[in-house]
Amino acid sequence: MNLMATTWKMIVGNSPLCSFACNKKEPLEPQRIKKFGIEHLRFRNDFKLLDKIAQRINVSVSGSGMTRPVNGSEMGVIEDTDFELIGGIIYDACKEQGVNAMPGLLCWEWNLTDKKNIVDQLSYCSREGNLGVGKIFHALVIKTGFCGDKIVDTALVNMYAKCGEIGSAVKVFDGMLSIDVASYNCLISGFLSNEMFDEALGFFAQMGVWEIRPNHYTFSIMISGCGSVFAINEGIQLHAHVVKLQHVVNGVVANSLLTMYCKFGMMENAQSLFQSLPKKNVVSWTAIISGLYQQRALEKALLQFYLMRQHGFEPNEYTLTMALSSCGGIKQFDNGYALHAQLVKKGMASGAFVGTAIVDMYTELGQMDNAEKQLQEMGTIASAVSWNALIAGFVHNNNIEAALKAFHKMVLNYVPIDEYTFSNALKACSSFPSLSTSRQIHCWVIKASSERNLHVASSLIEAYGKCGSLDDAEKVFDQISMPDIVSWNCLVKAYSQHGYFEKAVSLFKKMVVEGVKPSGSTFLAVLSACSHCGLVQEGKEFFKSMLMNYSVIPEETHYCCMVDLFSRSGHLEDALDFIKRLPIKPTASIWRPLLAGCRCHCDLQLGEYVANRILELEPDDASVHVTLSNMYFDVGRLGDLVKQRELMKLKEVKKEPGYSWIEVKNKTYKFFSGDTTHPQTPEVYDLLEKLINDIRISTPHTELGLCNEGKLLYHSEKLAVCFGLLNLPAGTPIRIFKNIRVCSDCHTTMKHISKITKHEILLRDNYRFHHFKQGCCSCGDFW
DNA sequence: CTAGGGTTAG
Repeated sequence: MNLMATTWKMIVGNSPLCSFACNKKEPLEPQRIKKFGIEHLRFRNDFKLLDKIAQRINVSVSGSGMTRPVNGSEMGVIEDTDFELIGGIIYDACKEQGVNAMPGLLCWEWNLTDKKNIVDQLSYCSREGNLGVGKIFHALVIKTGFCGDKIVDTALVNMYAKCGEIGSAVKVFDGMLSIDVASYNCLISGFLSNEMFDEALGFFAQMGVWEIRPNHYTFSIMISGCGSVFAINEGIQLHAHVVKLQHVVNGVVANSLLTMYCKFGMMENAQSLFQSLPKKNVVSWTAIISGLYQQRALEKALLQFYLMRQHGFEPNEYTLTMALSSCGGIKQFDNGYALHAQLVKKGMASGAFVGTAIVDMYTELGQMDNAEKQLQEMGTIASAVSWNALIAGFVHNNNIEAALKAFHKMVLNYVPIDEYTFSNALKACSSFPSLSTSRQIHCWVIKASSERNLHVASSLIEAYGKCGSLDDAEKVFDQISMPDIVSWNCLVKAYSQHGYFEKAVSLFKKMVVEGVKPSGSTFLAVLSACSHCGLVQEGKEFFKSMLMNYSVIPEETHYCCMVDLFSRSGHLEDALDFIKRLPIKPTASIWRPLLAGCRCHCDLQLGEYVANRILELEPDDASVHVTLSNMYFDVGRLGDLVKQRELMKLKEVKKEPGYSWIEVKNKTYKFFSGDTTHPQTPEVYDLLEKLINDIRISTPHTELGLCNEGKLLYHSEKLAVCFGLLNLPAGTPIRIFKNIRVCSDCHTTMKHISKITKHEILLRDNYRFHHFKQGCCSCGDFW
């Protein structure tokens, strides 16, 4: 309450809403109402309907005005009317509207002249959003002459407002003879639920003109509206009023304030308000939990959830779902299981929302078996969202094959495919990467007219990029009407990954011209292009301009990229200097490219130094020993080599999710994949050594790259073993070349592979070979 | 006539 207690006086003083009797805002003119895009002609249909009813019961409809007092002659009509017959006709009309099940709504015993009944029916329509039936009842209201009655008219306003026909609501409201706070509330609430905050505020301010005082209903409505549209100033002002008028004691008003602050992300205000509530209920607790959850303060959300239970409040489906998701997000396995168990016990686990949340939790915990099992148990309840969650889970957990299988199964089960599905499936294609599958999905996307979705389009660009089909990627990009930063980044990245430095830069310039501000990812792509093309000077300039010209703060990944840029090009001292000047403490990831550079440029002394820095930070990194042992081999220090090999074998290879499999001579080997810095098991290294004699792999970068750690494996459509792929992003397309000569020293594939036409050739005319020349010239084996 | 609210994608 601190905020309120101290500030409301100040706020109230100059609030435009401060006095309800003072009218600073002009009341809404008809012109203004028209400006909202409101149609006033909707009632025509009702007359038609009314005429239809009238014809059938053979009475004339005398009234033409909608909202005027009932006159004597109309009363006469009512007296003559066979209301049972009208009831029957309404029943038929409802059926014609396709309304079958309206339990308790229409029955013969009703007295249709009973005002309360009609109001009940109208509020039923409001709740259900049933405009068609609502209009029929409006017709009945006119027929029976109830229009003009304040309560009936208010019910009509409410009905139209809730059913989304706000123009008709305004029309009825305007025609009302006397207006009270309830009619205003209905209309304001209608504006807010139709996302017309300004109009709601206008009418709220207008109440004062008629000397109608807003009540606690009004404040609840308005406060909730402020929360939805992020109207912070108005919200705080309303809070001040509420304090002044002592409405806070009302639980509903307090809860709406609480929710509003949660939506604003002002959790401190929300918490203090929450603490001050004398009577908390489930809504109050849910608001706080949901607020924390939305702020991604998952631990706090979970804590709040436990507190809620401690205070004896029974969690419902919603609170349980948020608790579940929180467990997934912060990897709380045990609590996750416990919550799942509770949901099963309560019989909620197979509901669509909760069930999906369970699937999602297990994918976040990396337990894909459980996720799949949960989906199976949901059976036909499983929605597209549930399937999407599963597929996304497989993609995140690097099981691409399973992701595509799940996608296939989803199709077989006639689950409707949506944009999320496309995006996920395409992501799987790019990790594979499989051009043919990407194309198939693209066809599907076109058939479903989903190309306009930015997520889908970006995924397509990425997939084509990863599959090496840059023309397709560009075509997809060109078809986007308003590309956003992500779509731009996808295209820049695609060109960058394939070594098209100039193209990446020209795209970068183009996006700036078109008013899209480059992001961290954009710079990462451009810097990476510089690094792979050996363009040290250009890279340095881009790095400088990041912060200076585009105010993008460099992150660890950018630093890695810069170290890589220096190291690849042999500027090892510059790399070291760069690391030492960093504003952050250098991480292992920042040191690693320098170690690779030392290996490639044969600087053993610096290599040892860097290796020690990495091992200080990540003592279990076996790959450091691999590199060192190779460097000792190069200089003939076999004793040191053996030592490193021993150390390497001693160190446990981390057991992380994300493997690839490779089949060689009917035996399956398991590899870590997806992370180029992951060390493989010693068994894998042995295998790779054997394979090196049979298969040569090339990527767009191997020709340029640092070479021959032989530790990287990518899962392509066929087997792929990569050499020299340090710092290559996961999923970079690779092709397999058989019997290609490589540089005997650094295993760099040689330029003349482009002559081997029967295999797919990745080398392009404008491809740069800076590194290749340096590396292989220095080893003297330049053919 | 009023307050709360969960799951998926670039």
